[in-house]
Amino acid sequence: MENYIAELNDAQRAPVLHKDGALMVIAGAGSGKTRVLTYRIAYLMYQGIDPFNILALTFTNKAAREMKSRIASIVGGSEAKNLWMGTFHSVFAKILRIESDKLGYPSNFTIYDTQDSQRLISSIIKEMGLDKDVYKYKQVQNRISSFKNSLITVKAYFNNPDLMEADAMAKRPRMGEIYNEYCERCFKAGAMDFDDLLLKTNELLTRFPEVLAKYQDRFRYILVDEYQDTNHSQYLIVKALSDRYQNICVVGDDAQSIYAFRGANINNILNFQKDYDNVTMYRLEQNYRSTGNIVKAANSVIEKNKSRLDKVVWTANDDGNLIKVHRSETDAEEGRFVASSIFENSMQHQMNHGDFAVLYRTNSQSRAIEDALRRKDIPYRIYGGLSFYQRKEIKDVLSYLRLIINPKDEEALKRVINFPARGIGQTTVEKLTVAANHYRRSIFEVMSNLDKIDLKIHGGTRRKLEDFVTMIRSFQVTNQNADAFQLAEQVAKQTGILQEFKKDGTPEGIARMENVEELLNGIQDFVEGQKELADAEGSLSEFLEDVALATDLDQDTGDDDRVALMTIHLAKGLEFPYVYIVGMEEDLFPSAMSMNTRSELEEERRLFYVALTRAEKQAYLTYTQSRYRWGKLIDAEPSRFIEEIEDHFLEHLTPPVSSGYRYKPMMDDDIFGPVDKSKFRTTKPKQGTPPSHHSPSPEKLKKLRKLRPDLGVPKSNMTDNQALNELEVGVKVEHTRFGKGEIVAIEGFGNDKKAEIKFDTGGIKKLLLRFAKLTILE
DNA sequence: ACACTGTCGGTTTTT
DNA sequence: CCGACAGTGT
Repeated sequence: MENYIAELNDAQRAPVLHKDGALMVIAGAGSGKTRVLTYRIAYLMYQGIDPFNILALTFTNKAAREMKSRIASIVGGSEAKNLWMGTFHSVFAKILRIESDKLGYPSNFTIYDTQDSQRLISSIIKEMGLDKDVYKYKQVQNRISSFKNSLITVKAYFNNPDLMEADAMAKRPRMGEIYNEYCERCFKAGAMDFDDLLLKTNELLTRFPEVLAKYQDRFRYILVDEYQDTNHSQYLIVKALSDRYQNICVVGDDAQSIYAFRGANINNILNFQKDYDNVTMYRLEQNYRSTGNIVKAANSVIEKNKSRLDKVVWTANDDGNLIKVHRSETDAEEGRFVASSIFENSMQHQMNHGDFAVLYRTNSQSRAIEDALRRKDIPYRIYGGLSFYQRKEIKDVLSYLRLIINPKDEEALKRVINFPARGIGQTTVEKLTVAANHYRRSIFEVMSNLDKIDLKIHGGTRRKLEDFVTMIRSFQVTNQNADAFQLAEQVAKQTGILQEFKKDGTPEGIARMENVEELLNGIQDFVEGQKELADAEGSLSEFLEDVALATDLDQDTGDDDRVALMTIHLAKGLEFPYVYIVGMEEDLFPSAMSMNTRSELEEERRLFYVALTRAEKQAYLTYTQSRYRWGKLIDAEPSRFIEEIEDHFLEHLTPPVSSGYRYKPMMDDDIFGPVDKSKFRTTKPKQGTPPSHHSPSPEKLKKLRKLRPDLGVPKSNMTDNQALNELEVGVKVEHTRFGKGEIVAIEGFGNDKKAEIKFDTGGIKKLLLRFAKLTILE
């Protein structure tokens, strides 16, 4: 342990050695924050603190996993196993399952994702007979979510005239009723949405002092990463749990607070010193990640923000290259520039593809970059966007599984009741819903008791409903005796989902079928992993929970060598030698939606700061003069953020165009409540982009595009079969969970290739190589 | 009940 | 350009 401590600099060492009491670590970008957190936990354990008594909350599951394995390598795996470490959502979902009965929820409650919430809200709006153009389901969902994040319950809402007035002003006087109905329906369905996981935890801890005491006593040391991104709900949980021992350590950087839009409250970090007695504050200001130019340029940007904690990030690293700025005509050209630049840099500097990242403000920008990379045969991976688990066909299968576990799950039921088509239509579902609401029962219960209730449903339809119930029941029986994989396979086959996709025969349908098969493989891999663990029961529920809370980033094994494409939000906490920040244009970055208030604009600026500080060696900023948006070519002007960097940190690869933006009217601060943004939007100034003679008109460009149905077809996909091929009988490998072993048999090909591995621990496992996390030991 | 067609509106960012 | 939804025809 002493050796590890010796690796740290003085500023890092102090918070690691600090034992009891409240401490706050303000950590500049790239200053070794994760290291401090890891070593601190390891050191606590080294001093004899039981890992059972330590709770560490991280921002992503991936961060938790990595930190845990790092700690395991310091203090030993068996010790580290008892640590509670994970995201707020996953940790408290687990606790809620244990304590669910106190709140009247089943322990196998479903977790509704955003789409489920939106669908439910959508149908509530419809049932209430409201105008869907006034009550837009996305906006309503957003608003309800922000209530929950601020711990405004339905009751609190109706006790708060300001909120009600704000909604009345926005022509949505019945918001409260929708909110109420939504909560009741979720409860009735045995479902919690993402925000409930935090809200209900708060309810649990306030309403049941003995439960609070239990967890206070259990979590004697609490550590919170990325504290600047906690919302009010999370803040209160941490406050309550740490109240007894006050051994709380928060780590964060106010300059990297980028989640205000989902309720993160920067005041949590700014006011930390007032919230606890005797707070010790530490600052990490030395950046080890980036070149001097990058650090200084980033500083020159963030200085423009008014509200910040005082901190100066510096580096001892060389100045390195200037930040390169590139202008192009269109988004397609921007993509081509990025692709060739990556190609050149990888050749010239012997870099791997994994050393590059392309960062953008919105997911939709990935398309153009993707096209260009594919044409140059540069392997890449897109993070975020719609993840695998959000695809229609996958959600359909998952919905069956959800329904089997929790038949009250209304959204799952509505999804699958007529998929594949079995003659149960809209009208029937509506009748069932009405009856269910009337008898305060779930739809599934109503369906199970058709003989007792007189619904005007045709005999034929009635038979179909009964068949459906029987089928789900039979799956439930299977679930008693079979593992999750066997059940899922049966579901996919017996419901006719696989058949459905197979028979349509289009490339689309085949892709979908393959996706379902991939899901099955994934479940099998999960089951394999679960069998190793002691508490293997309920593995299907656990799989569903994992899926509900998994993010794209979490899937990343990090072992394949590809260019990373992601939003800046997703890139937080990551670092890459080469970083391309694309779409540096007004209205895109900063986003047109975020220029109405000073605090919104400052958040955009922090976002830019985050983007820049991801780069270790070289940062590129690119912008275009016109870009396709909603299928139309629109003019663009360079982002103000480029101008905000002091010019001597920049190298213009193309003659710069003055940004020429005009400051738009801006409100002084946010008001909690809906804002009619249209009032503040002004027409975009045209100056700054003089009509150029040689650039073709938008129409002409569109034609040009059509005339070249794209230089060749997309090349073969780049799964690295090479590594797969190296796996044969006799090869020694290491598995992330099972440890070292030797391959004793191989079967199958390609995606289905499986290996039987005899592990040193004595067990023999059959693993799907496509999913198994193996490294080859020579 | 369901397939097909046209219209409308929308994008920040995510657990 | 995409997806959601309403309207129409079978």
